[in-house]
Amino acid sequence: MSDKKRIILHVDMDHFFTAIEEREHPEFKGKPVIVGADPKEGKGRGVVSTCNYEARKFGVRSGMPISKAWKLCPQAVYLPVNYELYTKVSERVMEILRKYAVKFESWGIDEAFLDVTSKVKDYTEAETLARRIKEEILEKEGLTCSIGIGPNKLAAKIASDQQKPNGLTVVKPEEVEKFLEPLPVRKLLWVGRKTEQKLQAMGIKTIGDLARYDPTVLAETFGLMGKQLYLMAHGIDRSEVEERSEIKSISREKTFDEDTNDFNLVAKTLDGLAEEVYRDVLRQNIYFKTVTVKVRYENFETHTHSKTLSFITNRLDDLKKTAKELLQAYLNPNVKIRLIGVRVSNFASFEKQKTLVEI
DNA sequence: TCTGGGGTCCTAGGACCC
DNA sequence: TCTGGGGTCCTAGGACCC
Repeated sequence: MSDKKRIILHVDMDHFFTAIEEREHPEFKGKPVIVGADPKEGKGRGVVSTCNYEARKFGVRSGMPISKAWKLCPQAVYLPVNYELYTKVSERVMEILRKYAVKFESWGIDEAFLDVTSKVKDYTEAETLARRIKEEILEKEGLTCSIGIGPNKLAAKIASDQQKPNGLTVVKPEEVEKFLEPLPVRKLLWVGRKTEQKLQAMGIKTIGDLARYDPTVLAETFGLMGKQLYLMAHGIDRSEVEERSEIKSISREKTFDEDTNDFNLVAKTLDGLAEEVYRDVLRQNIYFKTVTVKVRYENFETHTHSKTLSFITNRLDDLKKTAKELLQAYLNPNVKIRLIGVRVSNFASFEKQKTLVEI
């Protein structure tokens, strides 16, 4: 389907975690609220997951070390991440959104893309639809969101970020290039810190700079990604709105309160994480072949070590034994460990499992 | 700035097979 | 002793997303 014909919405819930906490605790209204790691009087490890707009006035941002947030705003209400609650609210919000879309794609816990092409006849109607969506979410869940409307996912996503919170931004097909031109490249999907730095070194700061750059050089420098960058800079994105298929991996990891070379503690923690992964494996009726152990040392150097079994399994014993085996390679009495993690992947569907058993 | 936790996708080299 | 081409799987690392 060509870009001209589609109408895509991107819905982004406003400071989702803290908005839910404020809803559950009216006494927080008007106060800075920060959801994330335990600040421990400024000594805590970990980061800010979400903060409300009152906290942002103090310079607090999501992803920031919690110790820094504490320095900027010690008087804030600090809360742990209550995933169970947020997931429940998310499911209800997604259910509301899904009704409005012909094609639907959730994007993390608090965002979604909706293809509404055959539900509306033009952008005016799309805007009306977006307002209805905002009303329904506010009425049913007491939460606000920001919506972007555009001819593709890229334009819609960037548009939803333009006016926050509680915003609505429409970018029509003929306006896309002009809309993107002055924005920093970092706004593009898949342009993170590293790519931004590389582009900066090439003299590319804005999406407009990128659009004017030689596509051949971009392809040489960034491979497949380079071609994608050039197209995105021109507002072209043909990717479909589609529901994510099955899950590809399940993992758990834990950063220790203090870096440690107590190998008993490390092994015990790994066992605990394996048990949590195992619970998920059972719940989802999954068979895995590959086990990966992740270690982060005190200097933040991070390694993964994996093993693919010659058989597929869903047994805790296989998981624990393989993980323990993989861990051995990392135990060095001279270097403390900051984080330990375990992951299973390379899943076989139940059908595949049956076939193999029959053979 | 002293950097969580749960994911996805890409790349590149090497093993192995036909 | 030298040696093609294609395909798939495995492993490790890295960038990115929320």
